[in-house]
Amino acid sequence: MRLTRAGEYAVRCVLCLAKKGQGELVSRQDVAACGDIPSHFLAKIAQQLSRATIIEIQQGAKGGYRLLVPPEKLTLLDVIETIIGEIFLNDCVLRPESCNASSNCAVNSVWIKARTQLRDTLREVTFAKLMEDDSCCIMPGEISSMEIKAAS
Amino acid sequence: MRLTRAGEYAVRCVLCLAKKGQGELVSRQDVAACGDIPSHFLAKIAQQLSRATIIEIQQGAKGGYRLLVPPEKLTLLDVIETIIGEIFLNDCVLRPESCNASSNCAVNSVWIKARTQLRDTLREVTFAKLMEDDSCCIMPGEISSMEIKAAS
DNA sequence: TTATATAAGACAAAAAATATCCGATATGTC
DNA sequence: GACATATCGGATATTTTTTGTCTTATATAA
Repeated sequence: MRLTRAGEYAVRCVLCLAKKGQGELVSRQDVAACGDIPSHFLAKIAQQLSRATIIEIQQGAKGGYRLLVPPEKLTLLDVIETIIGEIFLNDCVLRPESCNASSNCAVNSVWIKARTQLRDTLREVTFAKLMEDDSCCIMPGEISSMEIKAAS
Repeated sequence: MRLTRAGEYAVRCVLCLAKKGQGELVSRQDVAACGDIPSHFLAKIAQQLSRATIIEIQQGAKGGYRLLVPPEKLTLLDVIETIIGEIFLNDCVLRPESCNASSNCAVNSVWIKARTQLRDTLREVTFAKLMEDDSCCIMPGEISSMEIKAAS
């Protein structure tokens, strides 16, 4: 009962893009380095985020990703459910036919409550809010400045 | 992000035992039938519940399981975490070293909040409360009456 | 045209979940 | 005590999910 790594990677990816600035193009390599994400795996995740029109992918030389949605309108829930699908917590809620108990069974109603709470909590948090805290990943800006420092 | 089947089975198992009555012996076959649980898989789960002293296993002919803990003192959280381990939701909370961001990162604190909520919700629900609703599994009592009916 | 970077799907490896099997052990019954 | 029954506890097998990589194709900048 935990978030998959793909879900965590997606959050980090979007956070990196958001920190760079909405609409700004960031190369996959930079995002991968910033979020400590295996580069090829990131490609997979980015495709999903792109299909959900959360990010835009620019192909070709000097390609990369850019955030389409304003960070204040994008929630943790949006990003996570894009990757792992709608959160259900227990099987009965998703597929009532998998359980031969009644659909309004007492256990089930606990899970529905827990699920609603969890989704609400994740929906409350926007990426704008997350960005207020610098501690979540190495910022693209920091990488650039490090590179500049190294180059000079 | 969902409960494992083993976790669901454990809940059903305990619920069946609780409905039969605390301290009452119920054969594995009966519990398996009552909760629609693969019998051999149930054996595994029962061993874990037994190690946690939630149930007691009686070996030998006419053996079976009995509930040790009063249903009003046993929560969903107890049973579920016995089987799937402590709930963490995301990896960072369990293993901070797996993430090179700071431990009080904003994303992390959301997960901690969500985790606490979820665990609290599951801790609020006792099996005594769950038993008030008949709809959760075929009751052992029903099976017995069916068997009696079939035998007569 | 060439070099670079991503697309998209196939493929591989690893991990976790689910399920089953078997020799050992315990218990009730004859 | 011998035997039948039922669980133990570990080993093993199967399936599914997750994670990661590779390859060919395509798009873009210079």
